[in-house]
Amino acid sequence: MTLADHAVPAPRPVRRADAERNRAAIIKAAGEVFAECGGGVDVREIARRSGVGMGTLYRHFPAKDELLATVLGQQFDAWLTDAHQRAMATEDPWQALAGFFEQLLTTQAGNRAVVESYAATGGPSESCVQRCYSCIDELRTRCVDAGVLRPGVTTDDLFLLSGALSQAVLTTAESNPGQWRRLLRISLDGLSSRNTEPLPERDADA
Amino acid sequence: MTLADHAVPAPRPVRRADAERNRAAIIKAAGEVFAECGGGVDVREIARRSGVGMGTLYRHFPAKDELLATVLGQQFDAWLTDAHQRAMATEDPWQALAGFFEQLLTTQAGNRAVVESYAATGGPSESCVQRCYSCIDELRTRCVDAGVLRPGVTTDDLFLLSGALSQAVLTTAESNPGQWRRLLRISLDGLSSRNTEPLPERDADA
Amino acid sequence: MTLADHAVPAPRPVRRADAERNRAAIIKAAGEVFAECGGGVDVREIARRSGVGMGTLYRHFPAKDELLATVLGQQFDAWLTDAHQRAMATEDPWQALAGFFEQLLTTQAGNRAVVESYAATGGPSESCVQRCYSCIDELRTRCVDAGVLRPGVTTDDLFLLSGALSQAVLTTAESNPGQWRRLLRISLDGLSSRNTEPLPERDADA
Amino acid sequence: MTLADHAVPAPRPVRRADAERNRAAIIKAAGEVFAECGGGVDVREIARRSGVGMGTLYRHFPAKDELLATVLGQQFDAWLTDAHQRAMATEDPWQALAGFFEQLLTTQAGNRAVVESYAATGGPSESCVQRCYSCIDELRTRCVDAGVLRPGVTTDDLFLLSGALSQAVLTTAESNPGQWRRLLRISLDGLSSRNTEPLPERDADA
DNA sequence: GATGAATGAGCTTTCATTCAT
DNA sequence: TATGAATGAAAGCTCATTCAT
Repeated sequence: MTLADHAVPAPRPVRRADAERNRAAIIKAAGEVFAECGGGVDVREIARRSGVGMGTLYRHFPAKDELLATVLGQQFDAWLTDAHQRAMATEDPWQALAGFFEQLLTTQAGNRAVVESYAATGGPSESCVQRCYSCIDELRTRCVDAGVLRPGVTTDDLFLLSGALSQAVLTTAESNPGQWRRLLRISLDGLSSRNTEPLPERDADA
Repeated sequence: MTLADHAVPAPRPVRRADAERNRAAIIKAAGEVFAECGGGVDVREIARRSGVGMGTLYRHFPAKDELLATVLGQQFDAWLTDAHQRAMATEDPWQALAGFFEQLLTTQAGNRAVVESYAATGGPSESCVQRCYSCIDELRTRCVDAGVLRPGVTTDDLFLLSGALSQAVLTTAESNPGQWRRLLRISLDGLSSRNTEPLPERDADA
Repeated sequence: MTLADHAVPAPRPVRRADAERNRAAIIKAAGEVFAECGGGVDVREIARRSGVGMGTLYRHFPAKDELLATVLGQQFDAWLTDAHQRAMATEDPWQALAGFFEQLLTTQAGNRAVVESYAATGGPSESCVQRCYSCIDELRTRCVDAGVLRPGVTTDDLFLLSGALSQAVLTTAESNPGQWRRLLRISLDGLSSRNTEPLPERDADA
Repeated sequence: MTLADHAVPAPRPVRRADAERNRAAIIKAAGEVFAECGGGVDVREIARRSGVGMGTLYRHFPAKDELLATVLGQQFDAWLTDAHQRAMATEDPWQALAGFFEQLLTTQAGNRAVVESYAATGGPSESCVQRCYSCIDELRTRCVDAGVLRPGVTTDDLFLLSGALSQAVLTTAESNPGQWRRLLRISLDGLSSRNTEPLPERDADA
């Protein structure tokens, strides 16, 4: 073990400074570009905005999809962490849930690539979806315990709703940027325990 | 009747049997392909599926966009006509509105290209949107007159909701094809006149 | 022979009326279109202007090149016949030659396809070139006999000159439609017997 | 001088050795191909001959027209610079003018694309035409001052003549490569001050 | 490691020619 | 036989990815 320690003195920090800086620049630029233009943008635009060459970009992310996944995941996780903290800091369960949606739609729904990902793969990535599920589930449980959530509402329902409303945000971003709040209010009202009628079965297809 | 048949010996469908068949085949194939893959598909795929050459396709539709617009418009109009008739035939205003959404989401929301168009241009085309607006407005008015719709809900709200829910349909089409009905129920409940709290102002941005 | 006459009663004039009319319409339209747009035009434009279908066009002319050759040849021959008559009717040999060029440039040089053909194949067709050569040769001989043409000037020279000046007509057709007359005058003056210096050998290449 | 060499250690040709080589190869190949086949050739042929891929070609020249313009302009300018120098180095004004035409027709007139450009746009580009005009004008003025040029001959006339003779060169390039010299001689003789008759007005149209 | 030039398959569109009606 | 719809091989151009420097 001692030998091993000597044999591998500092394998990672060697010249990692620029590499890490580049990687960060790429992720930042890609985040902006994907958010503005969606996943279909030319990779060159990202290289240009991040100030690195194509080779560097592809060294860090061997394929465009990988870059997209990484960036989306990172943005999503950062947001989720923040959103989770805020939600936990909010005492009233209903307010916590409402605030979560509010923040989601304010922050993430303007992101073209994220919204696209809802339709394409259900979300930025499997793990993102999982973490988001956990968070929503926590909020849901609190609401259920407090008796303020409509019976039968599942985490799936809430997650799907977030995607749907995100789409609405994007649709009206330019023509009517505040309209989505009205939809959110309507949805939340439909989610409140005032509504007692059972929801359709989950696998009712016909 | 015999006389009538003689009197109208086919005014102009001369020599167009195969052309019309091809045109129909193109529209049909394009409708399917666009619905499955979105507006980004290779035109060759449409030609292949419709069994015609590229030249035939471009004879009928001089540009891809035109084909897309035509197909979307036609599908949308056909659906809208049907949906409008059904809605008008439904006596209960609320049932008419709910049925309209139900049909929209059953028929149109599985269509990638249509749903894409919501995000990109607000709908398949300006005229489609107008006609849809008129139809929704009619339904809304009936509900308002019957006092079953939440006060302040606009046609814009309902139209935007339809786009958002369409997105949800697409998202869950494979994993959970019936789930959107739950969201629809939630939304409709949020739209009912049971909810009396005013909605946020339309141009509340911050 | 009597039998033969009976066996082939009227093989040609059967339904030849429309066919001939069509053929004439095609040649006329093609003549105009080729003249205006050059040999690169879409065959459809010719079909449209002549009022016949593509099939009819291709029945008469199995390939675009054939149509082009026929039309060019016909136009050229018609013009040449006329020009030849005029030239023959002009007593003064030099005036005959000058008038020939004048008419050529006035009538043929506005024809894009004809001028293109000079560069591409030396002229509309081998036979056209031959006939034109004969005509020019006749004019040249008269001038030589009258002692008004510069010694050593060949028919080739005069033919080539006509192509070169045609190009000039086309070049300035819009910007300066009369300028070519100045070039013609200069060339004719250079061709007059006032100039006695020998011309370079025909196959002097270096 | 040694110091100077050290003082300028290549300001910016960094990392551009191969790119520059490719660019040069493209221009060279395009120059040849355009010259042989005219501006209508398939871009792929140029890529093939220059040994680069389509992408490389389009990286250097974002559109075919741009490539054509660049290549034509470059060829034309290179020739014009050389021709201008030679003309300036020739003491006798008439010899200078004649030599200019001689060189033009020897060097440029075999170039299909250049000759096409005369008919299409009056020359390779506006600036090329301008520079050529200036050069011709200079030669013309010298001849006028020396009293060797026919009165009334304009720069326009000489420029147009150069285009017309270029056409002649192209026409006979294969069948009779030296024939154009005879036309040139005839034209020059028609331009000499021996000819005193006034030329037709410039805008005499009918 | 970083750079950005090079690659080439793939995309939309055109048009000479053929063929079913 | 006339028609014009159908064909499909290019053509111009893009862009994710690789590779020489």
